[in-house]
Amino acid sequence: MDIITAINTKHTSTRRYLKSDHQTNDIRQFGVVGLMATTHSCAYMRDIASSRNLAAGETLCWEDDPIQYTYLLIDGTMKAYKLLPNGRSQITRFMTSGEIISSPLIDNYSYSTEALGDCTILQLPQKRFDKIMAKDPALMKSVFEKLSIELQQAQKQILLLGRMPAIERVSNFLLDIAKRQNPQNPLLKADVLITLPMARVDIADYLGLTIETVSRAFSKFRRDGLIDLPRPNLVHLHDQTRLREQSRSLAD
Amino acid sequence: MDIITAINTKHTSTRRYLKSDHQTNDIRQFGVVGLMATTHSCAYMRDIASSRNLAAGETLCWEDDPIQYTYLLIDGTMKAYKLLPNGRSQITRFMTSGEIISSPLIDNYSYSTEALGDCTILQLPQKRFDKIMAKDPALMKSVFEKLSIELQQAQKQILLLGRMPAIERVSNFLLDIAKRQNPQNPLLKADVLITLPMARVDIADYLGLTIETVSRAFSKFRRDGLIDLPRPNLVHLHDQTRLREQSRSLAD
DNA sequence: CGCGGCATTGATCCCGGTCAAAGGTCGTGG
DNA sequence: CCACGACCTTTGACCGGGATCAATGCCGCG
Repeated sequence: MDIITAINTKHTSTRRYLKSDHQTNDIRQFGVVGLMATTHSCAYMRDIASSRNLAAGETLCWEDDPIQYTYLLIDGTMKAYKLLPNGRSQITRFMTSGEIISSPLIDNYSYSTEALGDCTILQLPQKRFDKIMAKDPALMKSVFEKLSIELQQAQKQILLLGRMPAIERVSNFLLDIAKRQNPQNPLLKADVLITLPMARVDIADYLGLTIETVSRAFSKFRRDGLIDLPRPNLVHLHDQTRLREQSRSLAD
Repeated sequence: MDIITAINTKHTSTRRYLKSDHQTNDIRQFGVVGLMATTHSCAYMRDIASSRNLAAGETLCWEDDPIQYTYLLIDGTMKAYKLLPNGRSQITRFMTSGEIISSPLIDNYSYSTEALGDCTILQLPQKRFDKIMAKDPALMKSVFEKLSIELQQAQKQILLLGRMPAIERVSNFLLDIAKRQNPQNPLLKADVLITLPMARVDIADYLGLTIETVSRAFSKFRRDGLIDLPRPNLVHLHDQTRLREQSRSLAD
């Protein structure tokens, strides 16, 4: 995606936001990220933002390092993960374009982030961004909303990791990806083709499994006629309904 | 705890918060919950808040139900959990006094909440609370901060559930509880006595294990001289350092 | 005293991890 | 364009941690 387009603010609404009691200000959308902010904030953010390209495999930030920037993912897919001292890793979240990498009001990154393919990001100095938010309730609300959704997804992941067997985890994962890549699709249509931007090891680290178990689950779905695997990272979903049944806990 | 004391706002700071550019307003702490808000917001929240007592085992809200209230837990311990259609449950979080049960800007509860012992809560109509937040950046920031911490803890839980064996999960859990119940304790002091407000089944549902596995882990710690169990819900930690070593992944 | 609910302990089983090998895929360079 | 090699994925054989099933113990309460 063109970075100019990405940074360019887009006027999305003629609705006006009543600032406490002294002034009105247009609310605009900042970039492709879907953050809403006053025209003034948008302009200021454009000023302090710088763009950056990441090669596949490049690390953007490390867990526990002091937070310097808030990042907006403009293009590409990234993973956020935590490491255990013995080298095991757990991916907490995959991020696609439009998502924000931010832990406002916190001092250190709570996870490392790495580009899965080539990525483009915008970076905003964290402290300045915090100050803008403190003065722009609409922006804070917007970030708040994203954080809220992230929390909900984390809770779903907790349920998945704590109480679902391997097969269900994998089918859930496939259906999630399908929904992400076809947001308009009312999840009924059969024959959806999805592209996995991550390797098996990342899927395993996300689902709390091993690559072998993930691979076996894929093979089982293929044997059962639920999916095709023209290539390792290309999945053809034939029967989302039956796949979904796999993911609902077996004997209910 | 006396509900009057709980609701009563406490003037905690003479610091003044510069509202955009027209007016200064004291920032006070609302109740025991640690939310910061303007004097005006505090007064309004006191007006719309109502208190409620919950008996042990009583459910406060159900997953997927439309959100009516934001709750502030004044006293007692509660659990937040999700259910699978086959009846398995996963506790995402235990809440103790001072915590907020809120998913601002979201329409439905993402989990059910139940009192573990007798509890006292404050409830504020969600929509009104949202409106107050929209006009009070300090309050929004305060809630934001709590959500941010909740998210961090969720991420830790994801790591625990995805990548830690049973023994580590349980030792982590005990150390967490110890830290919560002795916030001042610099986690070095040996011989800490903790009270478990929840039954084995809740610990199991929180750690993604079965009650038997939790019980076996407790017994192992007892055999190894790391803890005492004068009663099932009373744990005497003898050697937090060795317990912590158990929780760091085995071969690092 | 006896009952009901919770916790502990033991015996067994099975899902998913580990170890090992073979098969695919893709990039690189001849 | 093909051949090589590195890496990723798949498949198989085996093992072990934790679940399941079952019995016993513990404690509070009627």
